[in-house]
Amino acid sequence: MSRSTRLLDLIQLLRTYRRPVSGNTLAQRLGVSIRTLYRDIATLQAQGADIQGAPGFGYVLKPGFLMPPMMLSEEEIEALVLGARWVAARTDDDLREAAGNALSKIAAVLPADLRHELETNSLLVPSVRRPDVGTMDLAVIRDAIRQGLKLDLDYADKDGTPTTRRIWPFALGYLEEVRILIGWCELRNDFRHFRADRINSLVVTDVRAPRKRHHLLAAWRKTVKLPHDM
Amino acid sequence: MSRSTRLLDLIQLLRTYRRPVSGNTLAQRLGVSIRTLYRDIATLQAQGADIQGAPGFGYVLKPGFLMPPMMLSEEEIEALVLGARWVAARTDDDLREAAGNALSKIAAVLPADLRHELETNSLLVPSVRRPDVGTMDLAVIRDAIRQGLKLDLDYADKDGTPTTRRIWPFALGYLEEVRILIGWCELRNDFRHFRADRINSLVVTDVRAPRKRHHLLAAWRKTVKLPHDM
DNA sequence: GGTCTGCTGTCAGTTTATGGCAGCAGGATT
DNA sequence: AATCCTGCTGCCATAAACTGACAGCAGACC
Repeated sequence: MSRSTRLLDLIQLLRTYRRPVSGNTLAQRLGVSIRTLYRDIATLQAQGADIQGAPGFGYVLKPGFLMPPMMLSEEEIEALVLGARWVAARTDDDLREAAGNALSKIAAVLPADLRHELETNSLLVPSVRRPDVGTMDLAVIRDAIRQGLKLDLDYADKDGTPTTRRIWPFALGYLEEVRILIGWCELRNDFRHFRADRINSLVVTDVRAPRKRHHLLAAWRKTVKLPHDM
Repeated sequence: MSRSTRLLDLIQLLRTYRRPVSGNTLAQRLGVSIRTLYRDIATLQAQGADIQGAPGFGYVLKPGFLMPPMMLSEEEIEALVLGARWVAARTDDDLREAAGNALSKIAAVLPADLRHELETNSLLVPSVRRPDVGTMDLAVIRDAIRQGLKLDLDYADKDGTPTTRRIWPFALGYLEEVRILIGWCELRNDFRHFRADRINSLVVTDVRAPRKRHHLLAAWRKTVKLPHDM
């Protein structure tokens, strides 16, 4: 048996146990040495499996590694597909791919008739390539936001004057014509938003923002009065 | 990347395609030679994946492969949430509610950390109420499309001239300013599209369209050259 | 016939997997 | 305290596999 099939078998094996299992038991049932089993466990953990092991206990697989079957209504499927299509048509390559992957994963856990509904859905969003939204790699920014890391920004304001500042990013706004990075600006000591197409360059620091992003988001929502509430 | 993770990636990649994909494309996307890809396909087939390949065609993964997909990634969740927010901001009340319900159902099957990711996601879409998209209840149209029922349309063309016609609706296009109903018009005996805000009134008949909507959609895609391909 | 595609064989170089051994650490039991 | 069970890591030599390149065959389509 190849290693890749054994890893799948190991997942299935772990799912059948509710109580902790010793590594020795698992190794025997897979026909492999205890040393190899430890390596397999490490591999699965590296791939996202939430396997908890404790000395004296054994291993338990927390649910959530694999997608469980799901039920959605036809209209909910339509809403998801339409939204995913908008993302695919109007954002960037990374998000487009992520949207496609998400839909296919959801499709895989849907019953057959609903999967067909998802695949033949006929709500369309025209795809327009906009050359003017800038080449800034938003995936980097999204990642910094998720991790709560500060950014060093080289930015040009609306007059073209360049400034350098450190900000705590916490949100991205997808408007029709532009993308806006919203953050706490250490230069101005206030909330500021930055058009992505005016960011000249950007460095992700390894400094963690002291506050969580959703706290900053909540505070920002209160202070800012936009014509479009986001 | 190790082979076992690549095999999982390959399955996910195949899931995202509905049409046949060439082995060359898959090999490139996995960053591996074509020879290795053939071996990977063979390995997956040996493990039970129903991958069909035909000379001159490419590969298709038939649904129902025993292995459920892995959990959604953070970026996939972001894509879904962003899409749902666009739907909530830019469509109608029914779809908005459906999008919210879909997200909460997805949240219910996510492990705690990913659920938190979904709930505190900070990709925003501004909500603008547009008064000019018409008051037509698109939920009725979507339902007719799903069920494959014909519509009797009281429509005003761009000169304002009213016409009455029976159409087979099969798609809805969500453009930025307008929504477009796409159907086969029995009056003109051809594909036609109708701006939702110019539909004066509409009656859902109990006449079933003889062809499936995705067949009509596919035929329409071939014949129509739009500035925005949908 | 030409082209695109799937598919197989072979082979050498490289990488990875494997098991055994030793050792450390944490909790439970005695 | 002592002991046992367990998780976990480092090291190493051997064995297994993976990989890319090349060559070639076959089916479908134009």
